[in-house]
Amino acid sequence: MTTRWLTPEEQRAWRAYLAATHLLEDAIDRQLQQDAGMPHLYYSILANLSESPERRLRMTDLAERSKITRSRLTYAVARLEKDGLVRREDCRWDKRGSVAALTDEGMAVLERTAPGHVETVRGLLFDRLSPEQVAQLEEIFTGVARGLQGEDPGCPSGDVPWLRRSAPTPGSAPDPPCS
Amino acid sequence: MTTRWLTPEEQRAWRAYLAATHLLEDAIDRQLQQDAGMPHLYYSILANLSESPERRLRMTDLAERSKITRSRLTYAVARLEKDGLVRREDCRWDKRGSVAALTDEGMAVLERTAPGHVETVRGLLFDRLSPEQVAQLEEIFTGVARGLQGEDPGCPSGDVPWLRRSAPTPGSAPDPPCS
DNA sequence: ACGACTTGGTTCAAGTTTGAAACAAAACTA
DNA sequence: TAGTTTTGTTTCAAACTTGAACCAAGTCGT
Repeated sequence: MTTRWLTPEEQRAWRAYLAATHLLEDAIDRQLQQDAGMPHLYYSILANLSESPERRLRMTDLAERSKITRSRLTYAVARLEKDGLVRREDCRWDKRGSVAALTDEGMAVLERTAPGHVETVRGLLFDRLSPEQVAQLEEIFTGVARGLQGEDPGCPSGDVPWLRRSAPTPGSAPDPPCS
Repeated sequence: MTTRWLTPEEQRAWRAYLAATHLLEDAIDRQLQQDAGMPHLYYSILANLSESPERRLRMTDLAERSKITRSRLTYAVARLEKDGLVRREDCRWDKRGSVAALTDEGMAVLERTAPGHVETVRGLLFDRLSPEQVAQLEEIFTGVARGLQGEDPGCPSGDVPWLRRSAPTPGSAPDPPCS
C-alpha cells in the first residue's frame, strides 16, 4: 500500500494545529502554575471532582474522564493529597477501589483560581473565534475524540489499529515527513 | 471585573478539544514510540531538521520551530545524538552557537517511519474530516497560533498578559471551573 | 468451593520536562 | 576599551510521565 501523504491543505492544517496546541498548552500551564501552583492536568482533575456527585470519584472513573492513565493519576492524586486539596477514601462496595474526594480547601483553590483560568482560555482561544468557529471546533473534535475512544460508529468495524500498536507500515518515503 | 464564564457552546467545544487533543497526542506518541522508538516531539525535531537547508539548524531556531524551550531541546538533542540520529556542530559565525545536524541514519529513520506516522495522523484525524473542516481547522489554529506567538495584529496592542505571567484575576466563582 | 481470569490500583525504574541559575561569547555604551 | 547588557546554550535539582510488573479483591465456570 503506497503511502497516502498529506495534501498541502492538510499539511497546513496539521502544522497550524500542532503549533497552536503546543503554545496553548504551554501558556495555560504557565498561567496555572503561576496562579494555582499546579499544571493544567492537576487543575482539570480538581475541576472534574468538583463537578461530580459528592465531589468524589473512583480513581478509574477519574482517570477516564481526565483522559489519562491510572498510573499517572495515582501520582497526581498523591501530590494533590499532599497539598491537602484531595483526600483518598476507601470504596465501601469494592474493597479494591479507592476514591478521590475534593477537600474544602481544594474547592476553595478551584474557586479562587477559576476566574483567571477562564480568562486565559478566553483570551487565548475563544475571544478569537467567531460563534461559527466555536461550533466547528466542537464538531471537529467531538468526532475525533469519539474515534479515539472505544467504539466508533462510522469506521470500518471496531478495528482501529492505531489503538493497538500497529506494526510499522512499510513503503519508501522521499516525501515530507509531516512532522 | 466580573468573570466572563464560558458559554455552554464554548464549554462543549473546550471539553471536546481537550479530550481529543489528549487522546490524539497519546495515540501518536505510542505509535511513534513503537515504530520509531521516540516520542512525537523527537520525531518532529528530526522532521524539522530534514526540511531545513543542509539538514541543519541552530539550536535556537530549531527550538522556535518546534515550539519548545531551549532547555527541552538541549535534552532532546542530547538523546538523539546518543542514538546517532543527530550530530552537534559548532556554529562558525557565532562561537556561542551550536547547530544540530541530521545524520544519514537520522534521515533513514525518518524515511522508514514517516509512512506509518502519516497513516496514523490520517486515520485518527484527517480521514474523519471533510475538506471544509480541514480548512476550518487551519483557519482556527493559524489564528490561535498567531495570537500566541510574538506580535499580534488585531489584538489591543502588543500587550498580551497571558504571555507575561498575569497576576491572578480576582472574583468570586460559584460557576463551572471550565476544566 | 476451586482455580483461572479480570479488574482496580499502586509501585518501580527509566525517561522526560521544567524553570532558574550559570556561563560564555557577542553587542552595546560611555 | 572597560563595563554593562544581551544573547545562545547548557546544567542542575525537582517535578512529572511512562509502561511494565505486581498485588489484591472481584468474578466466572465448573
